[in-house]
Amino acid sequence: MLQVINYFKCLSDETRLRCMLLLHREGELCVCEITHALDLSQPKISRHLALLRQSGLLSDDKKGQWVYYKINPVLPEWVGDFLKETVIVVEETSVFQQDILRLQRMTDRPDGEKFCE
Amino acid sequence: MLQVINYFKCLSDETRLRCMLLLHREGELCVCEITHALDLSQPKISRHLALLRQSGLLSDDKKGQWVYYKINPVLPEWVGDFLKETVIVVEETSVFQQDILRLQRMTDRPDGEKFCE
DNA sequence: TAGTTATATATGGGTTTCCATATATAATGG
DNA sequence: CCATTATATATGGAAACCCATATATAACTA
Repeated sequence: MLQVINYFKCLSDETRLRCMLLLHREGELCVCEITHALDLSQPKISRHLALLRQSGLLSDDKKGQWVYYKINPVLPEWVGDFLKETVIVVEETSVFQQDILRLQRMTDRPDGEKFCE
Repeated sequence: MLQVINYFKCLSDETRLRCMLLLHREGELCVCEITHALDLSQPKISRHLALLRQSGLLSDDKKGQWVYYKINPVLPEWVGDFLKETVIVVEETSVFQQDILRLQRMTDRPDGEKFCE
């Protein structure tokens, strides 16, 4: 019960929900990409990502000077189901669509692939 | 997006989640039944129920001196899906089971049916 | 040095909770 | 019928607490 409540608490903040939905869609993003997509300050993003990581919803992966975040692959199945449901409800909102747009238009995105060889 | 966040916020408080899950299971309960089932103070329950009503998750129905609450029937479908999912995840926790047990063992439960003639 | 990320601190704002009390309805006694 | 009492629910006020944010700075990497 407490676990469920903790997850709901994470998703009930707009910044964190936007991070989760963007990562659910994009798979993996570094902090500066998320900061740019959401158009918010870096410390703010970093703090929320740390919170999501500490509650187990995200996992991080340091690649050079960049830290990449993704949905924690070891999460129980129902969490993914919840996110899928949420995406369906939210994907048409302008907030979410603009996050995606800003990400696509971002120039000089670091290429995570370079570090995966 | 804001609507979704508001619903998550409602469900991210233990007292409110227990109210919602109990009402999802039992259909309709008055304040004193919920207070007894959750073993919490009446003003506390009353405040949380008011909050859930104000956010549209619950609807209330006054029958004599009792006020009966139920899941708002006009909610969008996905909210019910979320609750069903949540019940599946939570129904085996002792907190939830004890709420049900205390409700079943409650003596002198008012009979809502009396007022529906 | 410049770019990326994390963290410490302070602060404002909101939330939860408790206690006391108000309101409304019901039941009882005269 | 009226007055009294009991019960159910809601609410006002205050204290404690939690949370999000901004600013500044540190740590790390290229």
